[in-house]
Amino acid sequence: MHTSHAADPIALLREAGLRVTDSRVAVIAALADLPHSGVDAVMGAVSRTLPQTSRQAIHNVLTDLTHAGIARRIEPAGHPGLYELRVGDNHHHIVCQRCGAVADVDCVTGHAPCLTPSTTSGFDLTEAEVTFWGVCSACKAAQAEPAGASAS
Amino acid sequence: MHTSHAADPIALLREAGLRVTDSRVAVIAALADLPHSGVDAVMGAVSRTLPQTSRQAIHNVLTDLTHAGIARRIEPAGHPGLYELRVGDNHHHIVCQRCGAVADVDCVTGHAPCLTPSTTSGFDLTEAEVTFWGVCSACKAAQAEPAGASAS
DNA sequence: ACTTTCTTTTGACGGCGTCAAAAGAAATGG
DNA sequence: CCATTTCTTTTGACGCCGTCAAAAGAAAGT
Repeated sequence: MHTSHAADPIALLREAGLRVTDSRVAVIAALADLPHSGVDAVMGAVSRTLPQTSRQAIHNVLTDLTHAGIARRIEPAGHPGLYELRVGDNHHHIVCQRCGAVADVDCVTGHAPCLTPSTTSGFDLTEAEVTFWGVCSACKAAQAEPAGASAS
Repeated sequence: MHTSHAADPIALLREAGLRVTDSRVAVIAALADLPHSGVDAVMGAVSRTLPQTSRQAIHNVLTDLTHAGIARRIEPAGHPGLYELRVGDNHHHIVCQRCGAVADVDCVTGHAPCLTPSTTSGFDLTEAEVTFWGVCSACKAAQAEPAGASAS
Protein backbone atom coordinates (compact mmCIF):
# COMPACT_ATOMS: atom_id res chain seq x y z
CA MET A 1 0.00 0.00 0.00
CA HIS A 2 3.03 2.23 0.01
CA THR A 3 3.46 4.24 -3.12
CA SER A 4 5.54 2.02 -5.29
CA HIS A 5 9.19 2.27 -6.15
CA ALA A 6 10.26 3.20 -9.63
CA ALA A 7 9.89 0.00 -11.56
CA ASP A 8 6.64 -1.79 -10.88
CA PRO A 9 4.71 -1.13 -14.06
CA ILE A 10 1.57 -2.88 -12.90
CA ALA A 11 1.37 -1.00 -9.64
CA LEU A 12 2.02 2.28 -11.41
CA LEU A 13 -0.81 1.66 -13.83
CA ARG A 14 -3.26 0.51 -11.16
CA GLU A 15 -2.54 3.53 -8.99
CA ALA A 16 -3.18 5.77 -11.96
CA GLY A 17 -6.50 4.05 -12.72
CA LEU A 18 -5.26 2.83 -16.09
CA ARG A 19 -5.95 -0.66 -17.32
CA VAL A 20 -3.02 -3.01 -17.17
CA THR A 21 -2.26 -4.06 -20.72
CA ASP A 22 0.75 -5.70 -22.27
CA SER A 23 1.58 -2.63 -24.32
CA ARG A 24 1.60 -0.34 -21.33
CA VAL A 25 3.66 -2.67 -19.20
CA ALA A 26 6.14 -3.08 -22.05
CA VAL A 27 6.41 0.67 -22.63
CA ILE A 28 7.05 1.34 -18.95
CA ALA A 29 9.67 -1.41 -18.91
CA ALA A 30 11.31 0.11 -21.96
CA LEU A 31 11.47 3.54 -20.36
CA ALA A 32 12.85 2.06 -17.15
CA ASP A 33 15.54 0.43 -19.23
CA LEU A 34 16.28 3.32 -21.57
CA PRO A 35 15.33 6.70 -20.18
CA HIS A 36 15.02 9.63 -22.61
CA SER A 37 13.70 7.37 -25.33
CA GLY A 38 11.67 8.59 -28.24
CA VAL A 39 8.80 6.82 -29.95
CA ASP A 40 11.20 4.98 -32.24
CA ALA A 41 13.37 3.66 -29.42
CA VAL A 42 10.36 2.60 -27.36
CA MET A 43 8.88 0.98 -30.42
CA GLY A 44 12.06 -0.97 -30.99
CA ALA A 45 12.20 -2.19 -27.42
CA VAL A 46 8.53 -3.11 -27.27
CA SER A 47 8.70 -4.88 -30.61
CA ARG A 48 11.09 -7.44 -29.19
CA THR A 49 8.38 -8.89 -27.00
CA LEU A 50 5.23 -7.61 -28.74
CA PRO A 51 6.15 -7.49 -32.42
CA GLN A 52 2.69 -6.56 -33.64
CA THR A 53 2.44 -3.35 -31.66
CA SER A 54 1.62 -0.36 -33.82
CA ARG A 55 3.40 2.93 -33.74
CA GLN A 56 0.14 4.65 -32.93
CA ALA A 57 -0.23 2.44 -29.86
CA ILE A 58 3.16 3.64 -28.65
CA HIS A 59 2.03 7.21 -29.12
CA ASN A 60 -1.21 6.49 -27.26
CA VAL A 61 0.48 4.79 -24.36
CA LEU A 62 3.16 7.44 -23.99
CA THR A 63 0.54 10.17 -24.06
CA ASP A 64 -1.61 8.32 -21.52
CA LEU A 65 1.35 7.76 -19.23
CA THR A 66 2.29 11.40 -19.49
CA HIS A 67 -1.23 12.57 -18.65
CA ALA A 68 -1.36 10.12 -15.76
CA GLY A 69 1.85 11.53 -14.34
CA ILE A 70 3.76 8.27 -14.79
CA ALA A 71 5.97 9.59 -17.56
CA ARG A 72 7.25 12.97 -18.53
CA ARG A 73 7.83 14.27 -22.00
CA ILE A 74 10.73 16.50 -22.89
CA GLU A 75 11.34 18.09 -26.24
CA PRO A 76 14.80 19.49 -26.83
CA ALA A 77 14.80 22.04 -29.63
CA GLY A 78 15.35 20.34 -32.96
CA HIS A 79 14.66 16.84 -31.67
CA PRO A 80 11.54 14.68 -31.48
CA GLY A 81 9.93 14.21 -28.09
CA LEU A 82 11.58 12.03 -25.48
CA TYR A 83 10.07 10.31 -22.47
CA GLU A 84 11.29 9.33 -19.04
CA LEU A 85 9.81 7.88 -15.89
CA ARG A 86 11.49 10.27 -13.49
CA VAL A 87 8.64 12.53 -12.56
CA GLY A 88 8.04 15.13 -9.91
CA ASP A 89 11.63 15.55 -8.80
CA ASN A 90 12.16 18.70 -10.83
CA HIS A 91 15.37 17.58 -12.43
CA HIS A 92 16.79 18.99 -15.62
CA HIS A 93 18.64 17.77 -18.70
CA ILE A 94 21.84 18.21 -20.59
CA VAL A 95 21.64 17.57 -24.32
CA CYS A 96 24.49 16.85 -26.70
CA GLN A 97 24.55 19.33 -29.56
CA ARG A 98 26.14 16.76 -31.85
CA CYS A 99 24.25 13.52 -31.30
CA GLY A 100 21.27 14.52 -29.19
CA ALA A 101 22.14 12.27 -26.27
CA VAL A 102 20.43 13.32 -23.06
CA ALA A 103 21.55 12.98 -19.45
CA ASP A 104 19.82 13.95 -16.23
CA VAL A 105 20.97 16.86 -14.14
CA ASP A 106 19.75 17.17 -10.59
CA CYS A 107 18.03 20.42 -9.84
CA VAL A 108 20.30 23.15 -8.62
CA THR A 109 18.00 24.15 -5.82
CA GLY A 110 16.08 20.94 -5.27
CA HIS A 111 12.48 22.09 -5.54
CA ALA A 112 10.17 23.64 -8.11
CA PRO A 113 10.16 26.10 -9.68
CA CYS A 114 13.84 26.23 -8.72
CA LEU A 115 14.29 29.66 -10.28
CA THR A 116 12.44 32.92 -10.12
CA PRO A 117 12.57 35.29 -13.05
CA SER A 118 13.38 38.91 -12.36
CA THR A 119 10.36 40.12 -14.27
CA THR A 120 7.32 38.00 -15.07
CA SER A 121 5.64 40.42 -17.53
CA GLY A 122 2.30 39.73 -15.89
CA PHE A 123 2.56 35.96 -16.25
CA ASP A 124 1.52 33.54 -13.53
CA LEU A 125 4.59 31.38 -13.22
CA THR A 126 4.14 27.60 -13.23
CA GLU A 127 7.56 26.12 -13.69
CA ALA A 128 11.11 26.72 -14.77
CA GLU A 129 12.59 24.38 -17.34
CA VAL A 130 16.35 24.29 -17.62
CA THR A 131 18.13 22.68 -20.55
CA PHE A 132 21.88 22.56 -20.64
CA TRP A 133 23.58 22.17 -23.99
CA GLY A 134 27.02 20.76 -24.61
CA VAL A 135 29.02 17.94 -26.13
CA CYS A 136 28.90 14.45 -24.69
CA SER A 137 32.02 12.44 -23.98
CA ALA A 138 31.43 10.07 -26.90
CA CYS A 139 31.29 12.95 -29.37
CA LYS A 140 34.30 14.57 -27.77
CA ALA A 141 36.22 11.32 -28.26
CA ALA A 142 35.03 11.02 -31.86
CA GLN A 143 36.25 14.55 -32.54
CA ALA A 144 39.65 13.90 -30.92
CA GLU A 145 40.21 10.78 -33.03
CA PRO A 146 39.38 11.85 -36.55
CA ALA A 147 39.87 8.44 -38.13
CA GLY A 148 40.28 4.75 -37.46
CA ALA A 149 38.26 4.61 -34.28
CA SER A 150 35.43 2.15 -33.83
CA ALA A 151 32.44 4.39 -33.81
CA SER A 152 28.88 3.40 -33.00
CA MET B 1 14.69 60.16 -33.87
CA HIS B 2 16.31 56.80 -33.57
CA THR B 3 19.50 56.35 -31.65
CA SER B 4 22.31 54.24 -33.03
CA HIS B 5 21.42 51.69 -30.37
CA ALA B 6 18.38 50.60 -32.39
CA ALA B 7 19.00 47.96 -35.02
CA ASP B 8 19.90 49.27 -38.46
CA PRO B 9 19.07 46.39 -40.82
CA ILE B 10 21.47 47.48 -43.54
CA ALA B 11 24.38 47.95 -41.17
CA LEU B 12 23.69 44.62 -39.51
CA LEU B 13 23.72 42.84 -42.85
CA ARG B 14 26.86 44.58 -44.10
CA GLU B 15 28.72 43.81 -40.90
CA ALA B 16 27.77 40.17 -41.26
CA GLY B 17 28.96 40.06 -44.86
CA LEU B 18 25.49 39.34 -46.18
CA ARG B 19 24.10 41.04 -49.24
CA VAL B 20 21.57 43.71 -48.54
CA THR B 21 18.34 42.62 -50.15
CA ASP B 22 14.79 43.80 -49.75
CA SER B 23 13.69 40.52 -48.19
CA ARG B 24 16.38 40.58 -45.56
CA VAL B 25 15.81 44.17 -44.63
CA ALA B 26 12.08 43.52 -44.40
CA VAL B 27 12.56 40.44 -42.22
CA ILE B 28 14.82 42.31 -39.84
CA ALA B 29 12.32 45.15 -39.68
CA ALA B 30 9.56 42.66 -38.94
CA LEU B 31 11.53 41.09 -36.10
CA ALA B 32 12.37 44.50 -34.69
CA ASP B 33 8.67 45.27 -34.71
CA LEU B 34 7.40 41.92 -33.46
CA PRO B 35 9.93 39.94 -31.50
CA HIS B 36 9.31 36.22 -31.00
CA SER B 37 7.70 35.91 -34.40
CA GLY B 38 7.43 32.66 -36.29
CA VAL B 39 7.69 32.16 -40.02
CA ASP B 40 3.99 32.89 -40.45
CA ALA B 41 4.08 36.16 -38.56
CA VAL B 42 7.21 37.32 -40.37
CA MET B 43 5.64 36.30 -43.65
CA GLY B 44 2.56 38.34 -42.87
CA ALA B 45 4.58 41.40 -42.00
CA VAL B 46 6.88 41.14 -44.99
CA SER B 47 3.97 40.53 -47.35
CA ARG B 48 2.61 43.99 -46.65
CA THR B 49 5.53 45.58 -48.43
CA LEU B 50 6.82 42.69 -50.57
CA PRO B 51 3.71 40.68 -51.41
CA GLN B 52 5.44 38.25 -53.74
CA THR B 53 7.88 36.94 -51.16
CA SER B 54 7.82 33.18 -50.85
CA ARG B 55 7.63 31.27 -47.61
CA GLN B 56 10.86 29.52 -48.48
CA ALA B 57 12.58 32.89 -48.75
CA ILE B 58 11.46 33.70 -45.22
CA HIS B 59 12.92 30.41 -44.05
CA ASN B 60 16.16 31.12 -45.90
CA VAL B 61 16.52 34.60 -44.53
CA LEU B 62 15.73 33.60 -40.97
CA THR B 63 18.23 30.76 -41.15
CA ASP B 64 20.87 33.04 -42.66
CA LEU B 65 20.30 35.68 -40.00
CA THR B 66 20.53 33.06 -37.29
CA HIS B 67 23.78 31.65 -38.64
CA ALA B 68 25.15 35.17 -38.98
CA GLY B 69 24.37 35.89 -35.34
CA ILE B 70 21.87 38.62 -36.17
CA ALA B 71 18.86 36.63 -35.06
CA ARG B 72 18.29 33.88 -32.55
CA ARG B 73 15.88 31.02 -32.86
CA ILE B 74 13.96 29.64 -29.92
CA GLU B 75 11.71 26.64 -29.99
CA PRO B 76 9.37 26.22 -27.04
CA ALA B 77 8.18 22.63 -26.73
CA GLY B 78 5.06 22.10 -28.79
CA HIS B 79 5.42 25.30 -30.77
CA PRO B 80 7.01 26.16 -34.10
CA GLY B 81 10.29 28.04 -34.04
CA LEU B 82 10.35 31.71 -33.11
CA TYR B 83 12.93 34.34 -33.91
CA GLU B 84 14.19 37.47 -32.20
CA LEU B 85 16.92 40.01 -32.74
CA ARG B 86 18.11 40.11 -29.14
CA VAL B 87 21.31 38.15 -29.34
CA GLY B 88 24.24 37.61 -27.09
CA ASP B 89 22.72 38.98 -23.90
CA ASN B 90 21.86 35.56 -22.54
CA HIS B 91 18.29 36.38 -21.68
CA HIS B 92 15.55 33.82 -21.24
CA HIS B 93 11.85 33.45 -22.00
CA ILE B 94 8.53 32.92 -20.36
CA VAL B 95 5.93 31.13 -22.47
CA CYS B 96 2.18 31.07 -21.98
CA GLN B 97 0.89 27.53 -21.67
CA ARG B 98 -2.47 28.55 -23.11
CA CYS B 99 -1.73 30.78 -26.08
CA GLY B 100 2.01 30.42 -26.62
CA ALA B 101 2.77 34.09 -26.12
CA VAL B 102 6.41 34.72 -25.28
CA ALA B 103 8.04 37.43 -23.20
CA ASP B 104 11.66 38.13 -22.44
CA VAL B 105 13.15 37.51 -19.04
CA ASP B 106 16.47 39.04 -18.17
CA CYS B 107 19.06 36.54 -17.09
CA VAL B 108 19.13 35.86 -13.39
CA THR B 109 22.88 36.13 -13.18
CA GLY B 110 23.62 38.32 -16.16
CA HIS B 111 26.20 36.28 -18.03
CA ALA B 112 26.46 32.93 -19.78
CA PRO B 113 26.10 30.15 -18.99
CA CYS B 114 24.29 31.67 -15.99
CA LEU B 115 23.90 28.29 -14.31
CA THR B 116 26.18 25.42 -13.57
CA PRO B 117 24.79 21.92 -13.31
CA SER B 118 25.75 19.86 -10.30
CA THR B 119 26.83 16.95 -12.48
CA THR B 120 27.70 17.20 -16.14
CA SER B 121 27.86 13.45 -16.89
CA GLY B 122 31.03 14.00 -18.87
CA PHE B 123 29.54 16.70 -21.09
CA ASP B 124 31.42 19.83 -22.08
CA LEU B 125 28.91 22.51 -21.16
CA THR B 126 28.14 25.21 -23.71
CA GLU B 127 25.11 27.03 -22.44
CA ALA B 128 22.15 26.93 -20.13
CA GLU B 129 18.74 27.59 -21.62
CA VAL B 130 15.99 28.55 -19.22
CA THR B 131 12.34 28.53 -20.21
CA PHE B 132 9.70 29.64 -17.77
CA TRP B 133 6.15 28.42 -18.26
CA GLY B 134 3.02 30.11 -17.03
CA VAL B 135 -0.17 31.89 -18.01
CA CYS B 136 -0.10 35.33 -19.56
CA SER B 137 -2.29 38.14 -18.33
CA ALA B 138 -4.55 38.03 -21.38
CA CYS B 139 -5.32 34.35 -20.81
CA LYS B 140 -5.83 34.95 -17.13
CA ALA B 141 -8.37 37.63 -17.98
CA ALA B 142 -10.08 35.38 -20.51
CA GLN B 143 -10.38 32.68 -17.89
CA ALA B 144 -11.81 35.07 -15.32
CA GLU B 145 -14.52 36.18 -17.76
CA PRO B 146 -15.81 32.91 -19.21
CA ALA B 147 -18.48 34.40 -21.50
CA GLY B 148 -19.59 37.57 -23.22
CA ALA B 149 -16.18 39.16 -23.21
CA SER B 150 -15.30 41.67 -25.86
CA ALA B 151 -12.67 41.06 -28.49
CA SER B 152 -9.29 39.98 -27.21
C1' DA C 1 -22.65 -14.36 -21.20
C1' DC C 2 -24.07 -9.55 -22.49
C1' DT C 3 -23.17 -4.86 -22.54
C1' DT C 4 -20.43 -0.99 -21.69
C1' DT C 5 -16.05 1.02 -21.65
C1' DC C 6 -11.47 1.28 -22.78
C1' DT C 7 -7.56 0.01 -25.85
C1' DT C 8 -5.37 -0.95 -30.21
C1' DT C 9 -5.11 -1.08 -35.21
C1' DT C 10 -5.32 1.00 -39.53
C1' DG C 11 -5.09 4.61 -42.74
C1' DA C 12 -5.33 9.30 -43.72
C1' DC C 13 -4.09 13.93 -42.84
C1' DG C 14 -1.65 18.37 -41.31
C1' DG C 15 2.00 21.36 -39.52
C1' DC C 16 6.58 22.50 -39.94
C1' DG C 17 10.69 22.26 -41.95
C1' DT C 18 14.25 20.73 -45.49
C1' DC C 19 16.13 19.55 -50.07
C1' DA C 20 17.04 20.44 -54.79
C1' DA C 21 16.74 22.47 -59.32
C1' DA C 22 15.89 26.34 -62.03
C1' DA C 23 15.24 31.20 -62.52
C1' DG C 24 16.53 35.78 -61.17
C1' DA C 25 19.48 39.61 -59.29
C1' DA C 26 23.78 41.51 -57.53
C1' DA C 27 28.85 41.92 -57.62
C1' DT C 28 33.28 41.23 -60.50
C1' DG C 29 36.42 41.42 -64.47
C1' DG C 30 37.43 42.28 -69.10
C1' DC D 1 29.02 47.72 -71.43
C1' DC D 2 28.80 42.96 -71.73
C1' DA D 3 30.12 38.44 -69.87
C1' DT D 4 31.01 35.72 -65.83
C1' DT D 5 30.77 34.36 -61.28
C1' DT D 6 28.39 34.27 -57.03
C1' DC D 7 24.62 34.76 -54.22
C1' DT D 8 19.53 35.00 -53.58
C1' DT D 9 14.79 33.75 -54.48
C1' DT D 10 11.15 30.91 -56.45
C1' DT D 11 8.95 26.72 -57.15
C1' DG D 12 7.64 22.19 -56.16
C1' DA D 13 8.51 18.00 -53.97
C1' DC D 14 9.53 15.44 -49.99
C1' DG D 15 10.18 13.76 -45.01
C1' DC D 16 9.70 13.73 -40.13
C1' DC D 17 6.75 13.85 -36.37
C1' DG D 18 2.61 13.93 -34.56
C1' DT D 19 -2.65 13.97 -34.57
C1' DC D 20 -7.37 12.64 -35.98
C1' DA D 21 -10.94 9.40 -36.79
C1' DA D 22 -13.25 5.08 -37.66
C1' DA D 23 -13.42 0.32 -37.02
C1' DA D 24 -11.88 -3.81 -34.76
C1' DG D 25 -10.54 -5.99 -30.55
C1' DA D 26 -9.95 -6.83 -25.46
C1' DA D 27 -11.09 -5.91 -20.60
C1' DA D 28 -14.39 -4.83 -16.81
C1' DG D 29 -19.30 -4.52 -14.73
C1' DT D 30 -23.91 -6.59 -14.15
